[in-house]
Amino acid sequence: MITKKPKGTQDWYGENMHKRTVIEKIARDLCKVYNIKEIITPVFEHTELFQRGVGETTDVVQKEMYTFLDKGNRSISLKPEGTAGAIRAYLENSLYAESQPTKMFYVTPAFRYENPQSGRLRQHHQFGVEFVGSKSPLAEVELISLVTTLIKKIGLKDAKLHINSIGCANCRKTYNDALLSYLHKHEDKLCATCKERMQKNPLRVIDCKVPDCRAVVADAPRTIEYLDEECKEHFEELQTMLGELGIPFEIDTGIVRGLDYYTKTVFEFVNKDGFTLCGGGRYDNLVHEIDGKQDIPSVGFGMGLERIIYFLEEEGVELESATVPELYVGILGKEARAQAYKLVTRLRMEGVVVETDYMDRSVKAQMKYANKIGAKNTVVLGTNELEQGKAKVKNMETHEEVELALDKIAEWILKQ
RNA sequence: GUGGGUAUAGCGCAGUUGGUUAGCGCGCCAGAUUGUGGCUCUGGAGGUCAUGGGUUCGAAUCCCAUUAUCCACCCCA
Repeated sequence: MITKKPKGTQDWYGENMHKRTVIEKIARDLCKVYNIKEIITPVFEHTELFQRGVGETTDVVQKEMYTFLDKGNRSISLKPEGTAGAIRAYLENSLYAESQPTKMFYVTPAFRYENPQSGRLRQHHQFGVEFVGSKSPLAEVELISLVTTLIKKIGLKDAKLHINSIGCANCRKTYNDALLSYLHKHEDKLCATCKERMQKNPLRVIDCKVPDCRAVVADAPRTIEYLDEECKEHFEELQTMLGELGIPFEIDTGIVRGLDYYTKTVFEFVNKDGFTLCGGGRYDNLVHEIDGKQDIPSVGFGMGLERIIYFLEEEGVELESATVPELYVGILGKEARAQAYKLVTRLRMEGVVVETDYMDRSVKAQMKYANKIGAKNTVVLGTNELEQGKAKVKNMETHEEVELALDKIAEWILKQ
């Protein structure tokens, strides 16, 4: 048991770790040119933050949070998503007092107690961006543009953008009435959970997957039919801009999203199986929900790193491969060991990726090893080479050998 | 929370109607004349057959339970 990881968790190492590193690097580089700064917030927060922020009625809060009492009897929860913590930090540190907007990105673990399956874990990792302070649809456009570019740079082809508008609190009121009166007419055909949803959050019925419910939902009123003037204009402007930027999208009136804080725009990037790679939207009420005073409009998204990797594998996309040693320094005999290692250190200081022998292997075995780890060049150092101050560096691919002074090796390797 | 599949070496898998000492491929280590890789050949290490119980003269194999894991629903990244 003690050598077993907890259900739904994953160890990051080897190939997978490398993929994650590459993906994060691409994301970070992209954030740099978008001038989005990194933020790291705690892995746990006061439970109340998520209850208020993410929403009391959501599944995430109701049944999926890792909640516990700490030794001071405080209710603490592991973060189930990244937005609430980032916004809390924004408020607590008065970032609103600086010139707005505030653009922040994060890479964070997120914890949800669910039954794991493909692309679903109890601890997963999200790359996310929060764009706080702008009510303009350009904020949505910026994030969508960023994600589109990111997906392209990573090499994914299948991800499609779906957008929808669920309106603001104002439109929601009229809409909920319309939806409820429609649903009541067909209540007998709905599943048990949907009947419950009708009480708590009727909007959720829209994305129920039960066939009978879908049939009912097919003709149900949609949020975009009930938008007020402002929300309608906002959604139209967004579409116009996306069109002008040549970013393809599809309106999917079924997108509702399971976190309560969304208003107006919601969007997703999904693959052909409807698997979500990235989910986000506008949350104009979240700040008020958390701090109780200010109204600061915001947009954000979260993107699952594990899902990106899953998508990459599904599509057979190859990322740039991990670095391999540029030089393997073989050591011949204990007499040569210290001096050889001294050279290894010097080469490394000069920036060469060097590997050497720590296993007291024979030269033959060392060469095999060098080959196996993909070393590009090899050199064997024995007392002869060290005394003469020169050695033969061999290119493992072309088999060519060049005799070089020991202090010229780095220069030679680096200009290869 | 609900439903289904799987569990044999580091990885991928065989293992007959229950029958001696559980195999194969890959990987790992070593060797094939002295200080040089890839190919080939030879040898080696590595397994309480997930765990616990039951049936039987005898269980990797049949039965039950537990655990783990995968997949689907729900929900989400």
